[in-house]
Amino acid sequence: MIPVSNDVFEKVMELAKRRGFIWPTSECYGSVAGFIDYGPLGAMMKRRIENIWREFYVIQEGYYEIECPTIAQEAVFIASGHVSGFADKMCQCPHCKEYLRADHVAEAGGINNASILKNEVLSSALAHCNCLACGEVLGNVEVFGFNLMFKTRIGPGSQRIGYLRPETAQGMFVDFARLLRFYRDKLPFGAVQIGKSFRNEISPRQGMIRLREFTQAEAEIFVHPSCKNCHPMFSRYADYTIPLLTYTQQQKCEPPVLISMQEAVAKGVIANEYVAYYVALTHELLARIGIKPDRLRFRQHLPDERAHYAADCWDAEIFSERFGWVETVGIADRTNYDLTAHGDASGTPLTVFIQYDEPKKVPRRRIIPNMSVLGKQYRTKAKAIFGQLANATPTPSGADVEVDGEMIHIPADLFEVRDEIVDIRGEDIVPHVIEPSYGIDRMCYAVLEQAYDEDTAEEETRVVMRLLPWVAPVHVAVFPLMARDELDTIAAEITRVLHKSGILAEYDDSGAIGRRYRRQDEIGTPFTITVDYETKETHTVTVRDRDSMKQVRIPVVKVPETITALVNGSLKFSSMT
RNA sequence: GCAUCGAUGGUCUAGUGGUAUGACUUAGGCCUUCCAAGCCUAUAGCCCGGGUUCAAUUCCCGGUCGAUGCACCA
Repeated sequence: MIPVSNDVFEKVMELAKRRGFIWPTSECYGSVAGFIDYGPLGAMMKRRIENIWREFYVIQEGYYEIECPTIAQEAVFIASGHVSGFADKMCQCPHCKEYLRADHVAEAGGINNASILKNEVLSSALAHCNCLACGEVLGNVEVFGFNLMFKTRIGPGSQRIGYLRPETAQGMFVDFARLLRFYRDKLPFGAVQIGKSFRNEISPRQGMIRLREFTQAEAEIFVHPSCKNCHPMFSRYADYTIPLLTYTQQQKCEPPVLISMQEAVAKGVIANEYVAYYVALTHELLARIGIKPDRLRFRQHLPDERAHYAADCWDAEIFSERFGWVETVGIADRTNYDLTAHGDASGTPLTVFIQYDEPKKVPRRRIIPNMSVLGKQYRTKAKAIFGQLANATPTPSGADVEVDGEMIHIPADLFEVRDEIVDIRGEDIVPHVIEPSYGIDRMCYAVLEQAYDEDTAEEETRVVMRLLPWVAPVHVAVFPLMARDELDTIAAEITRVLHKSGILAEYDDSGAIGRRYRRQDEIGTPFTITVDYETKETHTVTVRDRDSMKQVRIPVVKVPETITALVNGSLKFSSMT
């Protein structure tokens, strides 16, 4: 197998396809751009990466995972702004047939705020603008919205509109009231979700980097607006130092600077402790799945790049040989935008009642009407008067209230004014949301690309996927040196014992031993156990390390615990020799 | 979506208006006491649809997928 191309992307995707990591979807019908299948090894590796993500967010952070439908009713996305905002206004140049962003053309033609104009208005405004591609005057063009959400109908014959979610986040926002109860009405708390999201990309390319259906792992952390600088576990990452590319540095074309999270928050480089905490956590997580630190950077969104409601946003970018810096994780402070929007639209206040340490003593004037007189005198209007009176400003002669547009004077003897001191025990606040959002597919690609390696062994090119042991789909392979003389039955028995320990072990006795090692190297299996003739004498086997190709001999009875320790990282192969 | 180029076993490829070459891989067998050795055998392919033609993998048109450029990219 001599790879012809020097492009790592092509090499790694060819390997991924051939070995069963990633396949084009529904290939027998010709595939569809923007959709991929994860094959047996890819699905396993993806699941391992997702589980590492869970170790961080669910186990370490204590944010439970929920699972919402991938389809939601239209109201959800109207409130979130996706129905109106997740669409591009486009037009087609009648001369060169180029598709253009209509608002961009208009802005270039001197029309301000083009993106908020109605399609028809924008269309006529464009008539005198020049095509950005061919320069011709556009003339009569139609402006149409291209919404990136997949639209569908819910139920037979129903007019009820649904959309495939473009992000998992909305599910966690609309479940806020339930989540708040689950976490016993206290901030901060978080909910996470790993699942599919859908965007009908105009032109998906670049293999698995831009997909129309992709897996997101998102956390929504709900915090008190005035407690964004008091993350309870901030000390964990306070001294964690990573290279940050702030927006001012980007504007000056300066390189990233190494800075600790504590310092970054203190200097205002990162907006608050929460964002800084998850920037650092993300760095640790990505390193854990095998991203090399020198190919990882954190870039702050430029002020005009981030969503209008976001207070701060940082992208974790991974360097790809093929695609350059690829945004893989976004960590945003979404403020109270989402909860306010859904609270307003749904009529369910998405707020938390925060109790004060001490009830506040607040003077209050209550107006208590004498209803028995009021009722007799004003009859059907009495109830409305009662309501209005509570907000009225009484004078010694009485109070004026407005009912159905009519001013009514209520004499002072029909109500009692009582000034009292009341206890205000707390207030309703809308929490702010800190959102780390991970593109799992991009992480998978980056892991594959960075793991791909070729070295020379026995004057042959050896293709090795240097996947970390806890990410590799197959943990260990078990080989009998020869498929005879009981070596095969011993090896099969060892495989069985490993399976009982929850280890994914693959037995293989076909062909020459060297070929079997190469096969496992190519799919990234970190360790190999070989049963040889000495096994029958001494009850020991060799453990071979994929990266060094070195072997050490251990007792058969120690195989499960040794492999378990090697795979979870608590034992290093280099320390066994 | 537009433009240009491309698509032959699992992979890499040769080639052709009369259904196809070689290598590697895979499977079975022989051999083999630790890194893709050797021998025998087998499996497996012209992206899809339409047109021209007696005959299309080959020529033409359309589509799909991929690469590149444009455009797009919460």
